[in-house]
Amino acid sequence: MLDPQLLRNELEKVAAALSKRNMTLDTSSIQVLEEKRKAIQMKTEELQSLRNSKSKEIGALKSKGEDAQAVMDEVASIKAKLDESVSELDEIQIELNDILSGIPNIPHDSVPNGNTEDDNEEVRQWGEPKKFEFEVKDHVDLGEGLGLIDFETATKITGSRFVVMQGDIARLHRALIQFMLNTHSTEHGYQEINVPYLVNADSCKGTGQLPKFEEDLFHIKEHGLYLIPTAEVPVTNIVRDEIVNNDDLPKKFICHSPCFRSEAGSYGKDTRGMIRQHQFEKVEMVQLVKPETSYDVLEELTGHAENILKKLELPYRVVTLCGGDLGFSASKTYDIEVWLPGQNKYREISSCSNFEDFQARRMKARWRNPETNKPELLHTLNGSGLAVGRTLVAVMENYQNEDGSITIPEALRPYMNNQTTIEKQV
RNA sequence: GGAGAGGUGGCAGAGUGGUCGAAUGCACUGGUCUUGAAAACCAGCGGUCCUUUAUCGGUCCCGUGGGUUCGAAUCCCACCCUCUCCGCCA
Repeated sequence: MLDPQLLRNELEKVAAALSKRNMTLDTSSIQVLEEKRKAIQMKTEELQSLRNSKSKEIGALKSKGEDAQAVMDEVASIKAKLDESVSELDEIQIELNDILSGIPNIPHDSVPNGNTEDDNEEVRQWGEPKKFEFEVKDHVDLGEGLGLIDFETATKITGSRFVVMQGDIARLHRALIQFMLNTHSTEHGYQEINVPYLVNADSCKGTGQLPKFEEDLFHIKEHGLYLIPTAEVPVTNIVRDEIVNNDDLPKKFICHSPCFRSEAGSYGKDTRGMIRQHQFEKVEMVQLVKPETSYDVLEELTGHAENILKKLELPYRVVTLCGGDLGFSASKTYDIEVWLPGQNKYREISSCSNFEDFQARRMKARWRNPETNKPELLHTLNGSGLAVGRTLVAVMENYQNEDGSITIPEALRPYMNNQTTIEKQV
């Protein structure tokens, strides 16, 4: 949520900033509502104040044993006006709130203009895509060739966009999780955390998945709960409705979790393989920080994700998302794209974002600034470190051998009993 | 799933219809004292929104949402959560 003050005082500036996202803000209707709100709120509070003081008078009179009927009649007429005023105010506030909660975050100045992912700006590249001396396979052919990845059975058990992994591929998948968690917690200073995978609606509102993107979530209606689309939701909501102590900042969490996404609207997109699934696993970095540090932290956090790819020796590039491609809650996002030989292109494997105070305002997540001694909004950031399924795909495709076996990256061997290759079992 | 108890400020804990945003203690902040610290003493100390350049002022908040009343932390209803006991269970 944007700062309502900003919308009041600098509406035109906000509208201009949002045009970078390729959206137009209906400023005139906001202005009209806002003026109405102001007038009615002032009137309402005046009436409330009057009612309160008169009621106290009644109390004082009665305690002295005097007759209070005249004042009571007076309050009755105030009350009628007040009720009307309150319901009018409620209506306007709901309307304004709906508008406000539907407005995305303002892009940072450094965010490039543009509408689609083609307009994203490459920041850097790392590593060289390997030249293969043979015809490369994608992870589906590799996995099915090894007999260790099985989409058909997953479809039988559940449906499309699910997968069953077995044997050494399942172990490699698990090894990746351990490797990522260990690296972030021991080398990058994150605290490991384990959280619920079902969350309530308030948590989804806090991080911005609700109310606008309900169709992307799996909803357990009987219990009013949602399957998490990312650990960002439960982890960031740890500080919802909290005032964090200055000494406890920054908070840095690393969390492995499954992620569930309905992928509504992506029919026909990435239908082959493990790239886009309804369920996948991810190791997520979350940081809750003081506002003045958040852009430095974004660089740092992106570096932490890159470090995983460097250790796995997987070529990648980093892009800055353009305004049109930026997520709803983010001010600035770097995507990290890993090289996939099977597709002969770079594909997103991590998304690192600074939300500034956008999520914090929705969540009422604050810290006490020792300089002002007042509660102030935190800044929230998160990034994948990394998407495990896609990392598995990248390892398989980049480390494939001509015979269909897969060499295990050095960094993962300690997690695989020092095994060096994955081969077809005979 | 059954039975009972309970949800008040950072924590503990009082408050059962009026001057209660809320006693008291602890914690915290500032000051006095001290070479320094501790102790003692004095003072301050929730959040929200509106208005305002700012102050002043006002609204709302005692789990959440409704209701009763001139007036609700206090009474009524629903829901949520926590604890104890029983049952079931990884």
